[in-house]
Amino acid sequence: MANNPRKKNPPEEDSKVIPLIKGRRATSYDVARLAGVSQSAVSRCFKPGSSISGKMRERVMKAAKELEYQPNAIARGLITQRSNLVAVLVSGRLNLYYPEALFKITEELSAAGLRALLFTVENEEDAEAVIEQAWQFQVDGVISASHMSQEQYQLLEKRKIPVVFFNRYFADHPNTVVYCDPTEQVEELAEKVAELGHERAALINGPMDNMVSRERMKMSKSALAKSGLKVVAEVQGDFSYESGAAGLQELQQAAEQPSVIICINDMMAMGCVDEARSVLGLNVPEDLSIISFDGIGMSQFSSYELTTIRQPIGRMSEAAVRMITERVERPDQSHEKRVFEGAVIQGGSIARAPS
Amino acid sequence: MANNPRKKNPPEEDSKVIPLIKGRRATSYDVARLAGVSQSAVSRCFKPGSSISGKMRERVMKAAKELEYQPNAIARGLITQRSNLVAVLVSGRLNLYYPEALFKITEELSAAGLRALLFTVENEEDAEAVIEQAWQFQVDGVISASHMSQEQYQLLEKRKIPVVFFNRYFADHPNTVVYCDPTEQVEELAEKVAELGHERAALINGPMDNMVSRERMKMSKSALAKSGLKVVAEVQGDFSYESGAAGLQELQQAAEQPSVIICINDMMAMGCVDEARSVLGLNVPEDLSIISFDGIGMSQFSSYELTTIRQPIGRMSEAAVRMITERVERPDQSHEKRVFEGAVIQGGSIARAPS
DNA sequence: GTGAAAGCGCTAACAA
DNA sequence: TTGTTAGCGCTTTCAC
Repeated sequence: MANNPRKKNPPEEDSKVIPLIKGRRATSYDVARLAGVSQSAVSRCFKPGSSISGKMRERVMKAAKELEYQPNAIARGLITQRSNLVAVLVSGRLNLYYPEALFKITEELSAAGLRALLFTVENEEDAEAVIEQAWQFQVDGVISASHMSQEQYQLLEKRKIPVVFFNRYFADHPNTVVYCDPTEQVEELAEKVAELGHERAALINGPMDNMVSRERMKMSKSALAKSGLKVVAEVQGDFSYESGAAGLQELQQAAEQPSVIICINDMMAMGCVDEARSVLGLNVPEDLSIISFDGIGMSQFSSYELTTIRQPIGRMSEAAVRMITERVERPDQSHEKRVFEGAVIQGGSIARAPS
Repeated sequence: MANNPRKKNPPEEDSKVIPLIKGRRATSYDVARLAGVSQSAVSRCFKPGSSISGKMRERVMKAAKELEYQPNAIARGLITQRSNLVAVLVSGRLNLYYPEALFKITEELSAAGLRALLFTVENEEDAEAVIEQAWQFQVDGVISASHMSQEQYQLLEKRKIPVVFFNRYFADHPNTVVYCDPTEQVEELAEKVAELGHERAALINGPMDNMVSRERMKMSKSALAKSGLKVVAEVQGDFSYESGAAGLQELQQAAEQPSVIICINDMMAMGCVDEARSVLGLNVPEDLSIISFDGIGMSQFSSYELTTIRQPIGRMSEAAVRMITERVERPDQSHEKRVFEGAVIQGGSIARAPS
């Protein structure tokens, strides 16, 4: 490299000292040379909390501005062993219905001086590859809102990469989690529909390999039982609008017909409502009551106004980012699980049971 | 650093050669030492297309596997001047209604060996900060689906960072763009509503600082004029459901009432439909026809079934990624603009004009 | 085909 | 407070 600006005092002197080679971006050496100080002085100017005189700072900053110098985060990461990168794992399929969390997380990370390296993972092989990628890029941490097997998690743990799970966790393994527990709210709603005279309920479940889905199903069943409702049928969907509609159709086959349906997420509930109204000719909620989970924005559009249980996505995202930064600072800190309550949205999708 | 594994043949010999220091991640030196080869041999094994013997590769790979070695992408980026990072700029506000593109882009980038560094930008200051961040992280390119001023773009250009604009561009400046042009489809629909006997139309516009919004507005007006429809009123929204509903309310004040409304995006159209039905007691499409743009998944839910113009988001995302990789390879290549046609979705939100 | 050595741009320990 | 120096982990000539 003939033009290496690094060599100190080359014999040929200035002839070689080109301030800024065509198109090359300025380095701290360029700034140091222009300001007539050492390179480390430049470095210190860009590190908050370094001891540096006002005069020096001024000189350096002037030169830096002139050369449009910005420290190279990649090089910094190499030496500090901190990339300031956090891998955010989302499932496209799921997050299509739930983008709020992703954007909130990205913003919060940004505010904490971290960048979001986005990965989509749809299945276990994806997760495998994504984890290797994240590892190669030396991410400081992982926020996982997608599928991840226990082996995969343990791999990350072994590699000392902090992981925060968003709305999922491993029950039999210590892990750091932010989670929404709508148990109380389901019970509240189950009691309410019981009071409204409902006796037979059905469930439209989500994918069984999804923890949120399984949990919601479980708590729904026990809440229904507690309030004396009978579960007359149960079908499975995949979180999508279409599968909600299909689920309702499938329920038509049941021996006993439910007067209230619990859908494991809003999107399926919307499919269910639409199918009931436009295909089966039923009125919701007069002929059929529907309850769901999530509280996404759309669920409150006038066409739906679902009675649903909202997750405090904003607070959860905030918590996830706070937890990841904490674990990055202190990796050996003990695990923590932050559980947020849900909140009932009193929509208009439940009513007195038809007689 | 006492345990630096790099020093060749230290006087004290093996005593110092710890295979893998507790918790330290393996480097190419560790692998080289274990395999009994040079460090550069290891490097070559992980660079496709390097000349290396099968025997060597095997030995190295065995050692690498044993140490769970994966090359450090940060260090590689430092030396190769290629971070393999692409900044993806989205507007949370907008993309909340349009997450498909983001996920598709991320996936495509991934397939091309690039990682998405996600940034949300809501306003011009955000853009400023985000561009500096992207620059610090040495991104190889930028895909911008959010606001960016011409000055900001020129800054990136000056810094030789390739930019691909997604659904926006600067008319008076060469730039690389993927874009959807629904002009023909608007004209087709305008003609259709004219045939259906409509004479008075209104517009619910998006934000005026948004190019897509302005373009759609312009082409809608000219299409309406071409088909002989009169624009009786025009109000402004912000792309949101609520603003669509509010827009319809505002239109009620107009001297002449429209029989057809063009909404600049689906989300506002949905707000409009709901407001018409549930507040004004109008039937859509019998009393009021509605046309919109985007063709998002939700627009086809049975409650809405909008007649809208779809953007081929999948193909556009693919194109954007292809274009950014090309520009990263050959930065001096001339600019290109890829324009995709829209496609009319024959929904159920237009009908014969009420008499 | 393989190894030695230089150096990407930065931080941090140390010396002055 | 400032400068000197030694690397972070990798790729890439350049000899052999």
